[in-house]
Amino acid sequence: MCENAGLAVTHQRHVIYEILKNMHGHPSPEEVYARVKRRIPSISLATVYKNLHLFIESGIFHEVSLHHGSLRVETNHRPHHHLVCTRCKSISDIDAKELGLAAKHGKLPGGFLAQRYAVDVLGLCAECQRKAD
Amino acid sequence: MCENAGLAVTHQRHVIYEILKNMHGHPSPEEVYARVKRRIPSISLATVYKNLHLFIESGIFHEVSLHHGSLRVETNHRPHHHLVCTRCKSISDIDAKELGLAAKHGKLPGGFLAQRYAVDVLGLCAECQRKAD
DNA sequence: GTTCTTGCAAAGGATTTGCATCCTC
DNA sequence: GAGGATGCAAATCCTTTGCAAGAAC
Repeated sequence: MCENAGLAVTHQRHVIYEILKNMHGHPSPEEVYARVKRRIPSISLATVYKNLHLFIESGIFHEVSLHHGSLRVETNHRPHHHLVCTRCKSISDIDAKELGLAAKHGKLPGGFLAQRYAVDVLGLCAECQRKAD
Repeated sequence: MCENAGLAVTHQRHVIYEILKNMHGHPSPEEVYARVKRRIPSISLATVYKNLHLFIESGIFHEVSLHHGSLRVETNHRPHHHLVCTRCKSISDIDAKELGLAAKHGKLPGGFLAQRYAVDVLGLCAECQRKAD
C-alpha cells in the first residue's frame, strides 16, 4: 500500500489509514480513535496519535492548521499574509500587496459571507533551503 | 485609550496592551507574560491569558490561527481551501478552482520557496448570518 | 458601594513519553 | 532475531477555572 515511506504495515496502522480515507471533514485524533476502536477495541489513543503524526510527516495526509499548538497574537496590524516553513515551522509576514492575490469578498457559493482572507504560503524558508542542499 | 470596548483600564491591562503594540512577530502568551513581568513582577500568567482573550474578542488584536486548538487531519485530498466561520468556528471546504485565486509558486521576495497555498476565507457561514439578522 | 480584575492554586484537556511486550521484516 | 510498533500509565504542556482580595467606575 502507501507504505513505501519506510513504515511497517501493522494491523492498527492499516485500519487507521483506511478509516481516515473514508472519513470526511477534519477529524480530531479523538474522533479517529473512536472509529478505530470499533474495529480494534484494544487500540490505544497513543497509537492513534503516533500514526497520525507518521502519516503527516510522510505526506500521506496533511494537517489542517500548520500552526496549531498554542495561541499566538498577531502584532502586525497591516494587511498581510504568512509564509510558513514546513521544515522549521517558522512563520514570517508578507504584505498582502506584495503577494498580490485577487480575493473576492461578499457571498461565495453556499452562502458563505467572505470578509477577510488569511493566506498561508507553505514552503521552505531561505535558511531551510540552504540546509537542504 | 482603546477601551471603549467596555473594558476597565487597569494598570496590568494597559501594560499588556503597550507591550503587544511594541512586539513584532507572533508572540505566545508565555512570551508576552515574560515581557510584562519585567514591568509588573507580580503579574500572573492567568491575567495575561484573560487579557489576551479580551483583546482578541474586542477585535483589538487578532490571533494568528483561527483554528488552533487541537490537531485536525485533512481527509479531503482534492486541492481546496477553507471557509472559516468567525462566529461558530465551523470549517468547511471549498474547491480551489471554485475560489479561483491566482497563486504564485516558486521564489517569493525574501527567498521563500512557495510550494502550496492554504487559504482561510474568514467570514460568516449561512447559518450564522441567519441568526445574526 | 458595586462591579470588574487580579493573583493564586488547582483543575482540565490535549498530547507525549518511558518502558515492557509484541509484531513485522 | 533485530528493530520498529503497540498499549499502558505517568508525565508534560497549554489553558482555564474558582475564589478571595483588591482596584476601577
